[in-house]
Amino acid sequence: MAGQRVRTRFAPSPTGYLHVGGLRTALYNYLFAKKMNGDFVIRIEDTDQSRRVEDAEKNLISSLEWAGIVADESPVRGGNYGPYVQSQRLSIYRDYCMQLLEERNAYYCFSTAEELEENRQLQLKQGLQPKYNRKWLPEEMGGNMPSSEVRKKMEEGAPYVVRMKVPDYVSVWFEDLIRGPIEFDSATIDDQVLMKSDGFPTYHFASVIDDHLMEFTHIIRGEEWLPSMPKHLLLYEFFGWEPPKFAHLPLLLNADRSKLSKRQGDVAVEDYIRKGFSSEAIVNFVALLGWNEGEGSEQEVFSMNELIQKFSLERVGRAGAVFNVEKLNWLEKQYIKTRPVAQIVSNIKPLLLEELKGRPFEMPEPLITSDAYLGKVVDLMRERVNYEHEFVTFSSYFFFEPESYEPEAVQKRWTSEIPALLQEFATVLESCGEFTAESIEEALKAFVVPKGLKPALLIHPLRIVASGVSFGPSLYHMLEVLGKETVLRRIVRGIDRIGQGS
RNA sequence: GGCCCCAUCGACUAGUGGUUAGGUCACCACCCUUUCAAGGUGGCAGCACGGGUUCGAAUCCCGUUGGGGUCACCA
Repeated sequence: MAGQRVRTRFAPSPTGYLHVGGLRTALYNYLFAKKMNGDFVIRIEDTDQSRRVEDAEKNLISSLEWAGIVADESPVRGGNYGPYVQSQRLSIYRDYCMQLLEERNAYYCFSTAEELEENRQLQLKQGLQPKYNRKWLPEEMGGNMPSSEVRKKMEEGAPYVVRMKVPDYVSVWFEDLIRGPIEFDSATIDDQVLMKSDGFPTYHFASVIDDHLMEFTHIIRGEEWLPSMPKHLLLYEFFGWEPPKFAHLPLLLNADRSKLSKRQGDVAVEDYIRKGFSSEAIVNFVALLGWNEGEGSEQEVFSMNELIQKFSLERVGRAGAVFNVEKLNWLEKQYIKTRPVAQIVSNIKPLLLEELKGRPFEMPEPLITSDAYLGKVVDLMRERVNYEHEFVTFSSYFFFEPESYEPEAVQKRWTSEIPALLQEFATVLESCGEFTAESIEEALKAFVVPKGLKPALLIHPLRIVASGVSFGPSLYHMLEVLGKETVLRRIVRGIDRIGQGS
């Protein structure tokens, strides 16, 4: 075992989209593997055909790759331990099941679902733990069922499942990498179904076999799996396999501290992508939900490479963490503030092109779609925007004429003297040689001061006619970027449309 | 209910016997300022409780309380 190459896995079932909790589990597996120079593997656990969702596998993998989590081995990539889809490994499970049967660590069970349910209700009524009553445990394994009965049912072709025989009164013990020693009493463990009546294995059976055959060294998964550890450990024991190391991650929580679920907000990674969050922010945020660098570190922003470098299971906490979006919002802004201009420009351009198709605009298209122009918009807006798409949607006046003028702003800033003043100032601007922030500022001050007026008197109305809203970047810089022609046009139109004010 | 896990500001957390219990988000105030942001400064706010152990406990032990997970032919 020592010196062995580290191998970890993320093993989702293809029943829907990628859950943010799943993303974190995958991320920790990935970070740990990469940190240790090992392999990260994706395996698809599709042993429940009834819950199979079309395209889920593809979505899962593409969401992970969006986040920058790329597997070394997976159904699409292949590898030396395949197939990586459990439904393609059925014969393997069948063989190992036979072995358990022969060694009397498992037995056939012909109880019907109705029978089981009846039994459950009865036990519940008696105040007992609902547990399989071992009706079909054969005599030679310490039960009451004669083997002739089992044979008879078999010959009839009756549907059956295979259950593991949990030994009585043994205690099962293991050392969790995050939680330390944990002990279970076998008396509380049910005779878990291993093979279902449709010939598919259950999760417990398939994952133990695959985890062994695929030679994973560390199983990093959610805390919800802790209670089924003894079953898994027993299976390793039956087969005489050395179990891998286990690390059970704390849960991601809702605001009320229950297990993170839909109904109380978005849980799908896709939801956050749609809202406009970047993979850097999501990965950064989710990494910090349960892990921290420790040792007095005050770093909050981590790149994937830094995470790989700094990650360790020892620094993973034990208590659940509330998935609180406020900090995610802040992180997103941090990334927008520091992302290279060229990258943002190339990210937002397709969105802008799309917008331009559906809305009338008057500024020259080659200009407003140029990298130079977009770069200026980004510089002006990057500290005022929450998501990249807001460069287009939140500050649309850089591309489209204002459709309306914020009533509160007009009410506050548009006095009866403004139209004439703006009219006059427009002629000043028109004769302006250079149309730069500096020259505009100079011109405005030179215009206003002799009249005994304050710059603000004109600044606000100018902003309103130019952008339609009361907030935004530095007025002078904004006007410079918009350009003389556009600014003059908007002044005239603004005066016309707002009129004498209220 | 049985079993298992967990417990530091509202949230994420640092802290591994001696600290004025630190940082970040959010919130509040002030500064900067043409607006909105960004930024700066300051502030509010926490060791669930009770017993031990110890000269000394957020830190170690036990218990209580609280929260969560899990008890399927789902994963």
